[in-house]
Amino acid sequence: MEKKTDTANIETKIDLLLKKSNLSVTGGRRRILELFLQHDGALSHGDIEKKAGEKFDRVTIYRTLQAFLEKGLIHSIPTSDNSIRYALCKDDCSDGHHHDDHVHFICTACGTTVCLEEVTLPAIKLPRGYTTEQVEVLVSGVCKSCNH
Amino acid sequence: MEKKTDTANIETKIDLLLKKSNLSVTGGRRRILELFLQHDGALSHGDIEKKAGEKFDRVTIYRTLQAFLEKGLIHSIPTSDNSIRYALCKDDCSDGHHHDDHVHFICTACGTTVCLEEVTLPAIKLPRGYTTEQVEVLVSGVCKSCNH
DNA sequence: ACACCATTCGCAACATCGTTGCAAATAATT
DNA sequence: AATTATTTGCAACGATGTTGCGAATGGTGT
Ligand SMILES: [Mn+2]
Ligand SMILES: [Mn+2]
Ligand SMILES: [Zn+2]
Ligand SMILES: [Zn+2]
Repeated sequence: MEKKTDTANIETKIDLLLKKSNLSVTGGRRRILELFLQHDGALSHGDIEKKAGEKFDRVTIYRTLQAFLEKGLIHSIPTSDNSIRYALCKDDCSDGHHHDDHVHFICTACGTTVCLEEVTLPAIKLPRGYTTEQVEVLVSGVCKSCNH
Repeated sequence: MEKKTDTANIETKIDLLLKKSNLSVTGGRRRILELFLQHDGALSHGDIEKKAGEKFDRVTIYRTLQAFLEKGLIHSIPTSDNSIRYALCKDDCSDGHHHDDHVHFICTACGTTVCLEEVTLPAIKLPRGYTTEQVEVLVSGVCKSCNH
């Protein structure tokens, strides 16, 4: 009676995401993508290294993050402390072309970094002669849960 | 005939700045502060290491930047590429308490980072529950000189 | 000008982070 | 199942940043 669910290859959301991005599905990629899906905050390379119970080589994590970035699965968030964080992209991010028009927030209490998708970027009017390509807004403060 | 200018100890702007910040004036600090004064773009640790003709130890540069930061002589600018840049503060920045309410710009062509003092920070309205402490705005694009 | 003390400097040693080349392992394709 | 393309782990390396400590130097008072 388990034949159907068995053979029908329960393609999890994760596998689908990977295939949709033209990435061959491997153990490491599955696990790292899983971490991003079950954690709504952003993750650094170090975070992943710790949270991934099963040990993957550091290099594999670097390369996986690189691959995810290039395929538009994740985007990077610059921080003041010289440690890049990564967060899942919304569905409409494809191959390097991102639509991350939102603000990033870093909690000074718990340290978590989140994407505030509902806060859109302000228009920045630059002096004559400058051309805008991209705007990054980084707000630090105390997050919802740390404020009780 | 050089007695006067000689003994009168030509206290350069640099020495005054250092003393005003309660920093003893040394060769390294003079040179690094000089670099900041004659370069209007922001400088990274690496930039300073290269530009300072006379060779200072890496550690000295780290410690000098740290001291300048603490005394409010410079402020740091986070970048996407994991390399912190530093820029001179305006005069009203004292001991850790900064008034850097301006936007930072990184040129994708020449790589220079500048403070756009004339562009003030936008107000960012966060969702309920979040408290704002600091806002960083980082704009990338093409700078004035690279646009002809 | 000199001596004293506090601060800073240079060096060595170390830790962390990130990159590259290559051979073995694994995934996709036929 | 065999072939091919991709990914992985390992080792080695470079870059970056930190710390401890003795030597050098700056500030200060005589
Ligand atoms: Mn985001
Ligand atoms: Mn600035
Ligand atoms: Zn928090
Ligand atoms: Zn430029």
